[in-house]
Amino acid sequence: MDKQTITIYDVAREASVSMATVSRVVNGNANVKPATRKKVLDVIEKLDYRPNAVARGLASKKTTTVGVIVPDVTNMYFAQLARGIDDVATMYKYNIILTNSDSNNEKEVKVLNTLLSKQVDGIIFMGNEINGKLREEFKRTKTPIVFAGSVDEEDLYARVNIDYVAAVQEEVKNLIDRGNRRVAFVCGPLEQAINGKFRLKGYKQALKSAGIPYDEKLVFETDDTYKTGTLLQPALMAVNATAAMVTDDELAAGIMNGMSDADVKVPDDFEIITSNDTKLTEMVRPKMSSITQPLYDIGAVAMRLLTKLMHNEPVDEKNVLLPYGLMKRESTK
Amino acid sequence: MDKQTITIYDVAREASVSMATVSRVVNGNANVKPATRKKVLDVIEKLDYRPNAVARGLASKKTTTVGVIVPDVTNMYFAQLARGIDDVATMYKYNIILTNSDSNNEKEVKVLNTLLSKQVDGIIFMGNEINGKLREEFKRTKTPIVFAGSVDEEDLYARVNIDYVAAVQEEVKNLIDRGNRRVAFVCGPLEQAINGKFRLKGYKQALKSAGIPYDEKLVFETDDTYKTGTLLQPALMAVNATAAMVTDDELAAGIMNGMSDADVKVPDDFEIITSNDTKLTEMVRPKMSSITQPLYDIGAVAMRLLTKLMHNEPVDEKNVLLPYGLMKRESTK
DNA sequence: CTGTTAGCGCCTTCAA
DNA sequence: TTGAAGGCGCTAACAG
Repeated sequence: MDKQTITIYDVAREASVSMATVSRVVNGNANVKPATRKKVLDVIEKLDYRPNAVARGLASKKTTTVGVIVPDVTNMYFAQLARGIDDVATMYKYNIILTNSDSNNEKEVKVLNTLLSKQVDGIIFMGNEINGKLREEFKRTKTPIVFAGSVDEEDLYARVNIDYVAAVQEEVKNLIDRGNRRVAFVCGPLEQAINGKFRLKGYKQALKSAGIPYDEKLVFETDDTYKTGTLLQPALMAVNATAAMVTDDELAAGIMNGMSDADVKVPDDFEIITSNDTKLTEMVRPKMSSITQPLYDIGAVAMRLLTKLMHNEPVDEKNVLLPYGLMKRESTK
Repeated sequence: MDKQTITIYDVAREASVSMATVSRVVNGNANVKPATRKKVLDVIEKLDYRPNAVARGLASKKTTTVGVIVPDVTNMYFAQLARGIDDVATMYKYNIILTNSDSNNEKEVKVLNTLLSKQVDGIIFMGNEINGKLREEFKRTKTPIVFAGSVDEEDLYARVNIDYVAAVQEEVKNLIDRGNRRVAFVCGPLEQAINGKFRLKGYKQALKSAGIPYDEKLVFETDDTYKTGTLLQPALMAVNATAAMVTDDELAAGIMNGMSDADVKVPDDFEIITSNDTKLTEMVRPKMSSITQPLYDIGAVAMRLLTKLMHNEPVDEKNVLLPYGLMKRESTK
């Protein structure tokens, strides 16, 4: 069980200095004479001493690890965010404990608690339904939290996103301008504020500006999966939709393939716009037009923000909005 | 900085017992009178006490976290493995520290060391080039390691895979049987044993069985990315290949789309078989025929194996081979 | 510039 | 069944 028996005492003894001195050189403290620093460094090298981060964490109350709660890494959207997070974390000498929540509130609460018990220095949360219990837990902890690609209606937490309302509104407007009077809105759970409050709002605003009445039958609430998308074609046709604004790329790919399989031509007979601009948009045929968001950057900026919070540096704006774009590919006319 | 000030002492005092007793109930030790157990539990609840995992880790030399080294979570193949790992880890009350190595040896060594310094109880490694330095580090540590979806030529470490040689051989044989005399082998870095030693071997064996001479010009060593795939069409045509066995799904999708864009019909004019059976195979058009491997399970089984190693349970077979299959979809005739 | 001395919060014998 | 006491390996004052 002794994975690593050489402690700071061993190198102290071997170098004929006190452990405090060893600690100093290990931590890059300036107050060490170059000569003794070298001596210590040599012994460290010779003994292959590796500081025990756990002990260090207990003594310093800092673990240099942050918790990352994500619905599902298997979804490219989150995978790309996670990658941005990890890269910046590494840059700042942090590691991430990655946990999948399936957007399940119980799991989120549970996992949050185990992360806190592990004394993570900060948390990055992805998921958009901050219900009572979870919000309570968030409020109780003093550990810094930032949301990545996740909105916070209450405006309490630091977060980085794009302007979902504006982006959806623009895209839907374009769809309408191109002659589509019946544009479907296909989204993930409406309970999630990002869908129910933000994106839906953009959708409604676009309709309103165009003087088109809002028709609930054109709103399809789904579970954001590819499979579900493939099954949607009949329903979409049934309500005479000629285009769809979709909130997830895998879901959109499913819809598109479902259309193609039913011989509905995209984009000629049906236009599709998706929302996340993951690499998937380029891999399918036709390539999917999408709202573009800097996925990697959202993660990276979120992590950067978290480092500031953890180091008690001032942050000028809690609600970071990164620029979005509209990328026309082949699923729209 | 006092994220959480209630310690085991607080609940001990409040419950009028010793901290040792509190420790016992927290750890489910049987030697506690039911009455005092309840008393303690009540106080824990009341004070909202949460054991400090770091302190616990220092005292017990167990952190209940494992390190996971992966080339890139952004690649669906690894994302799906990672998901399997996390689910089983959670099941056994472990968390995972996820790190991206980009298959870069320096990063791998570095990250391995920080994981060890953080006293992870075990490590799951993905990546297929175990070079000198990395192998050395692996050998030095007593921390259990298992490879997931990664081969080990030296047969030293526990690992879970499929039989790459046989799978590739079968698929290439099918390709040949269907009349393809010039089958390209498009793979990731040949330095990686999984490509250079295993898959290539299967490819060669299939050729040999069919009495077709091995032609080096038909072997395309790439970086496993979609983009690279899209660029390969001219080169593939130049060597008169009529089919390709590809070792990565994103890469294969790129090749396929590159073909389509150049008006080469898949599968009529060019057949493609890929290797990982990620969800991507179903999302592209035509859907890609693939060797099927139980991705999630490879991760899950690897993690399960690791728990055994960590708990010093016996493992009957270090080299676990999960069953593979051949899924004919639309990219082959 | 360097050493001494307390802890950090918990687990784990050893006694009682 | 319970308590006392000694670490786990390191950081962080505080002296000197």
